Amino acid sequence: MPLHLTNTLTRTKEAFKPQDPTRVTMYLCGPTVYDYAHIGNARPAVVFDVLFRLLRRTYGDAHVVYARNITDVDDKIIVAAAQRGEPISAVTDKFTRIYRDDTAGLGVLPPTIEPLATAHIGQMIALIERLIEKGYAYATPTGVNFHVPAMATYGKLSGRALEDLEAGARVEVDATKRNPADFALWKAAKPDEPYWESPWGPGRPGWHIECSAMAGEHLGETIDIHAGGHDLIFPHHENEIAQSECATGKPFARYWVHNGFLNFGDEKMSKSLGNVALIHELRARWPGEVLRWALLSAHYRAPLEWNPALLEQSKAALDRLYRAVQRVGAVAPAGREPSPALIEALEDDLATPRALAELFGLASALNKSEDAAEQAVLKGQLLAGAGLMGLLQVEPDAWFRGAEDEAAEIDALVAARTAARAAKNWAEADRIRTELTARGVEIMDGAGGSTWRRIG
RNA sequence: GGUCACGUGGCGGAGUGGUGACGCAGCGGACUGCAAAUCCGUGUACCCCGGUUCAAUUCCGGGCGUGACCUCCA
Repeated sequence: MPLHLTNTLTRTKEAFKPQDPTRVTMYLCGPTVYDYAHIGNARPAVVFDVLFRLLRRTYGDAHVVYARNITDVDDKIIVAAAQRGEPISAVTDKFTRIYRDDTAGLGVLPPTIEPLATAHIGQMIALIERLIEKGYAYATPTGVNFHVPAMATYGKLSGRALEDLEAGARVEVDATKRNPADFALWKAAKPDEPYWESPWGPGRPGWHIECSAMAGEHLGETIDIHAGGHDLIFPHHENEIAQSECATGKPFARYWVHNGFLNFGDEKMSKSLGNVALIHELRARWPGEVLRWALLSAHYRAPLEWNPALLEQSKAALDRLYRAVQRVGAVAPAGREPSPALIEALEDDLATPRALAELFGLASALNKSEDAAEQAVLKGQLLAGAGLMGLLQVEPDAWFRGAEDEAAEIDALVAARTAARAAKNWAEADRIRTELTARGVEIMDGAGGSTWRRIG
């Protein structure tokens, strides 16, 4: 079965066919770099990284162009810079660096292109000029607005009718708008605000225009896949469609895919409650793969319950897989192809939970197998399948041993215990085991000697 | 008020018009000096009420609950 994706545009699962298999294009709305990213921000980066990997496997690494932008001009950035008393670039540089580090720590491949909004102001201005020429936008004293009623099909992505928008429009009286649903393409600069020169005076771009400009610049007028969080469906993605399609007269994106949110139980995650789960804080406590596993443990469109037990369980799940691989450490994996069942699961709208279940199936079979040839095949499928999902990326020994200097000390204790056991000094052997347990180390006695792993 | 999701066992989470995925936790057994790991076995789960059907957790209708969006929040 070829790759199928649930397309928000049609609300159905569709077979994916790129316009050009030698240049498959994908765009993800990236972060606004004004603060540390939280784990909710990581979900789209991770799930669409799996999609990126899957596309590369199908069409070849060189034939997939994946753009994930950095929004480095925005009202929130301006506020954050003012609060810190730092230049805007200091804030955006810092948090861009942190974002890249955080996502890399979660096993996310760098996108093909990572365009900066501030590097595409010229393209945005050109796009706005085209929209004005064609009668879809108008200049005002405070900038330039897109005139929503000028586009007959506005609302097709989110399923909203213009009348509903007008009726439900939140207060925010804006006399410069001809229609309450109109949105800003360009904002005139107020005193002390950063600005770029434009035909409409100094100002900065509106939120939506950057994605239209950058996607158009790097991926073409019609892109294959556009991804993002489902909160962006309206207004952001709806407005991207409006800007791009009215300017070019062509479809903007052929497949729209949106990820669901993380739930945090009763407590809502909010800065005021101080329970924001920041990626860089979680990474200090957990291996990146544990966080990645947790994010992939639910289907990307479904809500995912994020709680401490989820991380414990994710760690235990990875331990089980690493143990299975470790057991057959001497066996060279045969083949580099994931099992058909895993591919089938991922190609069925990125059914990562089913793919993870397949990894468990392979691990179980591997644990049971006593045939070296069979073990080699299973190990190859397990590593290849996990690799396609960005998992099992380290050596099992490294996974279980942790920091090397402390590991040497533990090795010594394990050796002492082995000696005690050889002498049938069970009291001493158990004492050492208790000590190791207290340090978060678990001992596993086997025919070939004792191995250990961290359980903390 | 409008639009859209979702509600599965102690937990996370698949899936299906009729044999209870998968993992964690629990229980019993094998193995072990004892354990751990591993293996084997083990669970009257599908929000409520109607309807369709020989049969519904799965389809339809209603209700309840949770969440997202309704101008800049993944």
